Amino acid sequence: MSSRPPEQPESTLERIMGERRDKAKALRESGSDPFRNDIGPKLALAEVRAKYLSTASRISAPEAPKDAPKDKDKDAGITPIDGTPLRVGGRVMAKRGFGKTVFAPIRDTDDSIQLYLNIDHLNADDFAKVLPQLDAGDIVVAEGPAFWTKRGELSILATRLWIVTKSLRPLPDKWHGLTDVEQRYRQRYVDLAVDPAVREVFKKRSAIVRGIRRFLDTRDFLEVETPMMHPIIGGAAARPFVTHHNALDMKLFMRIAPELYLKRLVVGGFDRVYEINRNFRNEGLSRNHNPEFTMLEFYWAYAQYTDLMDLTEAMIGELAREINGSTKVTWDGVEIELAAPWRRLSVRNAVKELGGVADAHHIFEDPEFAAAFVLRNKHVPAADLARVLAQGSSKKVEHAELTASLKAEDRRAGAITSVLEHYTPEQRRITAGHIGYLLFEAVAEDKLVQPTFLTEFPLAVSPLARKNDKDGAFCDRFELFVNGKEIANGFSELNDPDDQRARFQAQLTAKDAGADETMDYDEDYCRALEVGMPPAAGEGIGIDRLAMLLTGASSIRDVILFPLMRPE
RNA sequence: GGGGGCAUAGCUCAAUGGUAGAGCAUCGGACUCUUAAUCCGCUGGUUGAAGGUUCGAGUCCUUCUGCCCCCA
Repeated sequence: MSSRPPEQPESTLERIMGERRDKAKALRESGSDPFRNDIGPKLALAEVRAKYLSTASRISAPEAPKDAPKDKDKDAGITPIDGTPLRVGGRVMAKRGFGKTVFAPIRDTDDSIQLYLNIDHLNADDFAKVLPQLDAGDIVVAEGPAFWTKRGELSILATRLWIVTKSLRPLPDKWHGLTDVEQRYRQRYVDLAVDPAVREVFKKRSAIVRGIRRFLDTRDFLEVETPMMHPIIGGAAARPFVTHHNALDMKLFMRIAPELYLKRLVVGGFDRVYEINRNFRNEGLSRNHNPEFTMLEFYWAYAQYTDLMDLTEAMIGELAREINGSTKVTWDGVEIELAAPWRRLSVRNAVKELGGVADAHHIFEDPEFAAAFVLRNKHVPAADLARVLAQGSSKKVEHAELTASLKAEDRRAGAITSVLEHYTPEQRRITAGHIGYLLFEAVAEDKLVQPTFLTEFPLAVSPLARKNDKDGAFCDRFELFVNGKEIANGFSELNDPDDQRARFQAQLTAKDAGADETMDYDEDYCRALEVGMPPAAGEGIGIDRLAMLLTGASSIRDVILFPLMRPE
């Protein structure tokens, strides 16, 4: 105001904030701190509602006859339900004035109730000095008995009113709220303050996590916390965030998965462990990806991956019933039925049935045929295929050269054949599986709409899973898909240290061949396996994706309170 | 990385290349059972940023920033 240069006219926002500061000042001058901390509600609004719910019959009480003489000086005669003065508090969501009466609905975490602020009932000082300074957005505490209005609204007949926090910034339009998604994410506090539906989503998310803990605790799983700063990259195929510890002058990676630490605990004798915590992956953002996300991982000694599928069905079904009261949920406009049992479908059969590839089984056996097939149908880019083919060869393959050959239709067949010459028979099948999996991602993944356990994963894409006893080119692993999105990933654990060493070695080879999402060789983890890990199965469930599923959110940002944003 | 879209008052939205407007909120007034209260009146703008074309740009062009969608 006086401090602002006169040539710079104040904006609406500046004026409103100025007015609110003036009101705060007026409160101070009348002896009441606009940011006081010496009084609070004694009852939550939901408790007030619960207390008087049974008296709701007053709603149907007959109104006074229309021609009845109206007392000009007094109100129509409000009768409190009982004489008990209640002290409540919350944010003022609106202020509706009628001269000598003001209605002010307030909201706390779980409920809202309106204050009836009337000259005949409210303390004279509060009416004269506090009420005029009240704005929508202020946090207030009020005291008085409850009553039902003629329209059936539970209200507090306030005898005292305190503004305990003066809001200086106006709330958005009370009808529309915030519609700009960017502002909703950046100013989540506003979004939460004005939109109960947003609060509900995050209450549900909290209930999901609580439900998972209870489900696992009941089954004797032990909750643990393992490092989130790792000296080497492990536990998943992803690019990490890199950081640095000054005192140790040590490079550290924010964890991409807790897996290898949790399995060390299984080695140590914790037969059932779980962790719910954040993972960090240095990848792009999308409606399904946030660089930091929450993951449940649990490990279960003496169990097999099939046990995990049974457990997952039970857990998610139970969560759905608990949180939504139903196993049906609409996600992105698609009705999903979460009641068990869920379909179990091998990767091969998914390619065949959902991808419509009649030769699917041949593809998973014969890399020559598979490579030609995915190139001919443009399912996999030549560069990606070249990388896959280079990994399995015992002879060094020039990646760029191979890519070029694969792109040229006339040279393609010869190039594939000459690379595969340097393969062992075992490696041929492993590579066929790898190519088959890329084909799955291209043609079948997004068709897994109803909950489906995808099973029989190729070894090449499962560096930590146990080989199938009958067919070593595949692993005892599954992924849960709903609406085309991966929700969970689990497998019987590889606990043969020699096999594990070979898998780590394959990761290094892949890295040399140009793959950027690989693990490091974890020697200490191999040492742990040499001590001996009981046979076990382990699983990871993406909590954000699960929250999306159970709340019907179409963007991961709708279930993360503060999603990553570029700076404003 | 490529393509498309959006950005105007605190909020929600308008405005053929020709005077930037409405509703809500705010502010002033009326009103003692309202609930998107109602009624009367007044305010409120660096049109995301920087350039350009034009007599004249919110509008057309270029670049940049942020967000959303699709594709890879």
